[in-house]
Order: sequence, then C-alpha cells, then structure tokens
Amino acid sequence: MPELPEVEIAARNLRRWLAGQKIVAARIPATRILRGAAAPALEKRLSGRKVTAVERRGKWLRLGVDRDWLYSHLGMTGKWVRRGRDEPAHRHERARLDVARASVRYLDPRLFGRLVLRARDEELADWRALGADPLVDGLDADALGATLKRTSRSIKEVLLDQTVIAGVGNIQATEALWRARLHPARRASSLSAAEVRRLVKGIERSIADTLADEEGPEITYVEEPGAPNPFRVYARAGEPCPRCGRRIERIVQAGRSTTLCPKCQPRAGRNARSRP
DNA sequence: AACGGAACCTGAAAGC
DNA sequence: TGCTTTCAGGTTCCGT
Repeated sequence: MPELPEVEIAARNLRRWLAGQKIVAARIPATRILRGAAAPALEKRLSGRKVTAVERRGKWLRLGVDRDWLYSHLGMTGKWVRRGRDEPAHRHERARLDVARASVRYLDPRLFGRLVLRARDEELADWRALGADPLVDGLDADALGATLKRTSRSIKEVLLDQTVIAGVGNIQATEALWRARLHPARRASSLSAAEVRRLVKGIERSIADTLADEEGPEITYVEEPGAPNPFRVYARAGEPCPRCGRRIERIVQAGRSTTLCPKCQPRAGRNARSRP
C-alpha cells in the first residue's frame, strides 16, 4: 500500500533500526523481487557490512551498505518490519537482515516489490530517472507548469508518472486533485498557472496529512483492514463530498480508478462558463 | 510516441 | 457456511 508517505515512514523506521549497525547475517531467498540476481551472492555481499545511510526518493528506498546501495521498492504489498532474532520467518518473508539485537524483515505477499544491490558509484537507473520528490526536493510550480504544458496526457496520468513527480500514487493523486478542485480527466496542458499552484499545494498538504496520520511508534499503514479510511475522497464513492455534500463519483482512467466530487471538480476549467 | 489493456501475484471483502 | 467474484495504493510489457 505504499506511496510516498508510507515509504517515508519505512525510511524513518529503517534508519532507527539499522543506521550505524553491522549486518551480522543476511537471508534472502530467491524470489522474483530479485529479478534474477543471485540470492547467495547478495547475502554474501551484505553480511558483515555496515549500514551507513538510509535514503528515500519517491517510492524507492536505498540503504548504504559500505560501498554498495541496497535498493528497495515496496511494490504494492511490501513492508519492512522489525522482529526478534529468534522469531521464525513470516510466510511472505522475502529478506531478512540481522543486526546485533534485532532482525529486520521484508515481507511482500504479492511479490511486486524489488530488491537490488548496486555499487555506490553506479546508481540504479530507476532511481536516477525519478522526478522531483515533494519532500526531498520540494515542488516548483513554475517548473511543473512548464512540464505539464508539454504533454497531451490527462493530469491524473501525469501525476502517476514517477519521472515527473516522484512518490505520488493513486491515493495521493486522487486526494491532491480533490484538494485542488481539478477534474482528473483535464488535459495537463490546459491547467492555468493558478491551477498548477493549487495542485502543488494539494499534493503537499495531502502528503503532510497522510504522514501525520501514519506517524507513530509502530508501523501503521493507514487503510489496513479494519482501520477507518482517513482520506477525503479516496475509496469514498457514493458518500457525500466533505466540502460540498455532493455525492462522490468514481471514474476509471487507464485502468486506475479515481474518486472525485463532480461539483468541486468540474470537467471544464474554473473560468469556463457552463450553460445557465 | 502514446495509449489502453493485460499481466504479474495474493488476500480481503463483498456477493450469492 | 462456503464458494465465487471483485478489487487493490505498484510497475511493466505488449499490441494497436
């Protein structure tokens, strides 16, 4: 369930658990998250090494392990958790890094995540291709506006493009568009400068709110089974818009669903006059 | 080049 | 209760 806020929480946790510590043992079974890399070689290259840094960019994490980077993408269901050294493997455990007094495990039932080891001086292409990260770099409305002018895609699609803005996924895109009062099907190039500024604020606020919700001593993924839905419109089709009360709708673009308020997020731009 | 759709997987929830 | 269907926040590949 990870988008930028969840991955940021994961980064903070990993920093607390691992930074400065020596990996005394690594256990990484061969699964598709390794994309064909040899598991035993990976274990060997990590064991006995020290974790010097934990970074996040977009939805990617990377651990500095001596002269290497261990890149981690959580896919749809990936999760780093801390367990006792003697705790048995979880059913969906795909990696474990043991340090002096704890054992950090990577769980991923659907195997959509990735784990890649690279020498520090050869940065992973996917990482390098990432666009501006809202927390690491901050967003520049003018620069974003210029990028949006150059595409024919819808604004929703562009928001999911990690090379434009890194870390925004379906939830954050949905929430940001609602906050900015923009219809997801609008052509990105049709947004005015003022609308782009609203969008930037929408993204920043949505991420900040989600982050605040998820902050806590234990890892809590918002929107896990049983938990209340903390979002304004995401997964709330049929409920009233929290701003105007109109019934929230759901549309599908390129196979991804977006919920929106048809009144707050008109298909035409704000200045366009609709018929009386 | 750009787009929609399917695929990759498992699990939870809803539907019957 | 239990079986079936639908849906899921990630990317990636394939055909048009």
